Amino acid sequence: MSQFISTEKRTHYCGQVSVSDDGREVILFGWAQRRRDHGGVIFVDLRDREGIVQIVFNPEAGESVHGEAHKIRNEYVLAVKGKVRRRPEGMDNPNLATGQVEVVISKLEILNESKTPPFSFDEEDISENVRLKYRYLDLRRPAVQKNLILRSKLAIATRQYFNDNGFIEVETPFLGKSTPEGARDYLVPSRISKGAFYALPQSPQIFKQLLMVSGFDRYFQIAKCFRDEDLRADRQPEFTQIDVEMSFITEEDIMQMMEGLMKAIFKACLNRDLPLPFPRLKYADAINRYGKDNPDIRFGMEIVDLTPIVKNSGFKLFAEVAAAGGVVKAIKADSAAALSRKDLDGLADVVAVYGAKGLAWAKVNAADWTSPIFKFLKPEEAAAIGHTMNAREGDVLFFVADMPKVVHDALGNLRLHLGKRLNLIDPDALAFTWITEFPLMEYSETEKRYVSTHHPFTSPFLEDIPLMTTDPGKVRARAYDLVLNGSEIGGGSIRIHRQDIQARVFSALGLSEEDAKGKFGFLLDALEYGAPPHGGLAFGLDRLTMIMTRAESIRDVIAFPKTQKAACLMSDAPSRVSIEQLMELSLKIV
RNA sequence: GGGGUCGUAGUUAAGUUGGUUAUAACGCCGGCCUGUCACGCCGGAGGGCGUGGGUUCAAGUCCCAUCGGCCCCGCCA
Repeated sequence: MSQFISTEKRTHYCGQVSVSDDGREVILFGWAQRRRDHGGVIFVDLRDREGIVQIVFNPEAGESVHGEAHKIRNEYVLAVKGKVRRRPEGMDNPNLATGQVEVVISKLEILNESKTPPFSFDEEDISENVRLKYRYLDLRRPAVQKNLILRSKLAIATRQYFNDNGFIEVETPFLGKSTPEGARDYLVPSRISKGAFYALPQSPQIFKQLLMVSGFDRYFQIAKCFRDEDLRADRQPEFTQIDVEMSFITEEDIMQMMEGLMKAIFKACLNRDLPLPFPRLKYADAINRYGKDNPDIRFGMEIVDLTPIVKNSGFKLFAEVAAAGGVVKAIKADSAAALSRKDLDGLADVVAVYGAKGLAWAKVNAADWTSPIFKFLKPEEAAAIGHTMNAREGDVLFFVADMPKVVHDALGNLRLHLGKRLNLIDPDALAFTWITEFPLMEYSETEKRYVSTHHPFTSPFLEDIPLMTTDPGKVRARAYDLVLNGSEIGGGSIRIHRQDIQARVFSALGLSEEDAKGKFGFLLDALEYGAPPHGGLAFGLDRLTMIMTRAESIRDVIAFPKTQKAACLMSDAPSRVSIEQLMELSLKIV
């Protein structure tokens, strides 16, 4: 065991040494970030999780200390004892939080050596495969540590808030039952029951409802969830939810409680004061105005419906789309004359990925438009469009004509693209919005049936229940999402607490009574034993952390993330297992 | 399942229309240096271009396949 560690205890973190410690003897532990050896005096930047301080080795300290200091290399682990002093006149380093002081070392022990690291710790642009392979070194970098420290604060503030409000934290199982609806399950084979599988939870949804039936009344959990779907910059196969459920409440109670949570979290983590309540937007309005159910309302550029104006247009394409049940909509970029004709034509590629077959644009001049479609429009049409869109000289209009979903996807995403490109987004803004009145279910072309928009336990609006058999797509759900800066950070609903209504929803989803009993029988049973009215919500803790840390990738807020192929480059998971392991589980690779 | 993009010393990158021994910076190693903080100066080592085929007199440069990183569509109740 190290002599040093057994006799000396740390007095300060490196980053905490300050002018007020002038003259004090301190004990520090940390990593050598950089050594500047002048032959005589040697400087080392000593780093720990709280920061960096310069330590100084003078030859006068004696050969044993000074000689040892010569051996120091990058990322050696050091224990030092020394005296803090104000730096000599003119030697302050304004780039360092501790730059007014330094520690003159009298005792040094190299606790461990280090191979030369594969990348330097003050470098920004390291390729991600190298970072992820040496994640434990990547996590030594202050920029990455900062994210995980904020994530920890967020989790602690969450527990604090729910504890203060009478919530009970309950853990639910990881080894559960595979469910038919929703995402693809991660399966875990059972050794004891040959041929049977557990599924890792996509969320603790059913369990938290059962806890309401049990009478816990207010539940929360910071829960790992698993979904075997393809990854994105903001999606990992395992992620964390702040999961909440309450009994004897309405939507209003939940939204108010969650607004309080957001306020508490942002205060604790970023010292930002959120104005409450958050604005609300009905789903249909969000789609019509922003083309998305997770609108970024930090800027305007709302979508305008031009279908009534152009349904008899001289431009045949517009008229034909309108006649075929499609819509023609547009957005307006203010004073976007900076966009060249090449830029404008290039934007067609942006909307093409959403299925739009074209993108018409128009630069508005004093008297006319510069536009490939201007010559096809009747003069009064162009005037009506300009009037409806409040277009002024220098503005640029973008039109998409297609079926509604394509138009909304195309313009919604073009709007975001332009918002970024034209610098319309205030990076400091925190624009929260509740989205309400989602459709209960949507028709799935691939499955040829209605599927739940949220999940099959979401309560419909009572007055819409008659529509369930006649026009299922029109039934509104008592569901709500919370959107922040264009990112869905949470969602939930009032649940069905009556068995008869739950059965009707399963039926509308094409689940036979038998199927429903087989998959969710325990929930249906529970609803028959005095289930209280209840509802809840779950936040994506990772996405929330991303926004708060301004991380561009969800990987930057997860300690050990997976790559896009769902692999861990550090541990090499997933990997093959031995034939013995497979045999024990009665499994065979086909 | 599909589209795009990238892969060259430890790291980050350059590498013309294919053409001698593949560049640079940082890092690394050795030496010198008592106030630096991206310390400085002198010297040195290190890769055959993700992998496998092919075209060619000649391939880091062209073609095919394959592996991997990233972004997106589909998918994600």
